[in-house]
Amino acid sequence: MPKRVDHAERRTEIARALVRAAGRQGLHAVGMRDVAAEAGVSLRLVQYYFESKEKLLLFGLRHLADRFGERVAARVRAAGDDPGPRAVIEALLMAALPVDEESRLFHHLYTSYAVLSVTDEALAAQPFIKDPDAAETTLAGLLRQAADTGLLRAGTDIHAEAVGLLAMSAGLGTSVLVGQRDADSAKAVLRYHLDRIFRG
Amino acid sequence: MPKRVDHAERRTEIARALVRAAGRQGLHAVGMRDVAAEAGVSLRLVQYYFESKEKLLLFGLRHLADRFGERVAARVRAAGDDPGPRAVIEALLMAALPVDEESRLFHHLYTSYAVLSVTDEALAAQPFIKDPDAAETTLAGLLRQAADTGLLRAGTDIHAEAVGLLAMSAGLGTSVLVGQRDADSAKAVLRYHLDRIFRG
DNA sequence: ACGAAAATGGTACGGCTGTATCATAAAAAA
DNA sequence: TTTTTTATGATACAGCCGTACCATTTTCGT
Repeated sequence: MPKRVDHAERRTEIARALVRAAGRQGLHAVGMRDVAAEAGVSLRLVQYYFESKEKLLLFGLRHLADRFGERVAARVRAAGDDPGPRAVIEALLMAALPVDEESRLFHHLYTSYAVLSVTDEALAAQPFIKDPDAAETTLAGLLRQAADTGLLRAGTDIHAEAVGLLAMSAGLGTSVLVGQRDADSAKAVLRYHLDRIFRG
Repeated sequence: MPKRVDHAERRTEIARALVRAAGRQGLHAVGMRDVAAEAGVSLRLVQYYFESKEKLLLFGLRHLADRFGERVAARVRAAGDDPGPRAVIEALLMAALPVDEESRLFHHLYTSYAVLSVTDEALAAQPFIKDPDAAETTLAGLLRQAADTGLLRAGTDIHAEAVGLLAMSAGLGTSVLVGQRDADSAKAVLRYHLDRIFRG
């Protein structure tokens, strides 16, 4: 039949253009025409691959979440061959901080989506925003593993620590993003709290 | 000369309409006409009191920050006649959580402004977003006071704890806002971490 | 009273938005 | 080669946006 173009790949390409444009102008200010121009295609093509803007936004969010997942996994892998729980946890939490351009972009857009989800029920229904965070389960699992190996201080509430650390990491990330704090200071705070949990 | 209307009060009134409309539709979706309708005045009047939309947004942010400051102060006052540092700190941190409609609104819009400030330098220059948080100084002061009275565990890094607690409170607030977590669970996590810092 | 300044209303303009329509180029299947 | 489906392009439309302009009412200083 037609020119045989890989739809999935093309959609991803357009989603990447959306992310780039949104990083420059802010998600609220990016229109279909901006995405088309950024991707170097015609407006009609963007409409063809995503019937509506809402579909494009939803796909963009999924794309972003996927890329973030890969990023975290890569960081964890890079933490060493057989890293202890502490190193894995540190890699996990640090990966969420906006230290370089890519993570800044991610944090910026993910927060944009979160804000939109407050008033947009289609976005709010997306699992990345709605579900009890998968990161929480992962982190709690790592902490339990550390506790079972006797690495943690006695009396540590694993669930409360997991939730608290994730919230802290997210909050620190936001303050770094808006320029209230620099990345190194945020890292130092996170490390202090890990030192506090793991017995010296 | 003219009808002698209190400008400051009228501007505040319009800013409150902005906040209400933004809470309903999202800050990104609210226009001058929405603000005018919400305030029950003509579009021209909104333009008259704020020459441009940007000025309106800036004033709205200041208004929001002021209201939040008052809210926190009220909560702290309500904490008791001569409350200990622990009670004051708890009131401080809890006040930031989106537990009722007013605090949800505040958290929602403040986050919206934070996102906008990433790509809007006029917003980024606003002290509420740019400055080293005043809350951090306050909280650190309270913690120091507690430490001097021997209420804290030994080896507590006051600065790291202050920064961490604030970031955690903000992060928890966001996850409550987007429906990832309920307010009670967020409160419980915060209390756990206060218990951890204050010696039992 | 009168004029001037302040406050308010009505409305129009240019530009941008997302979407729909019409047309056509490309390529695989027959 | 013809047909048929997919992919792409150009353009138009209705609606909303922030802003500007023109007019008018209101009220205070003189």
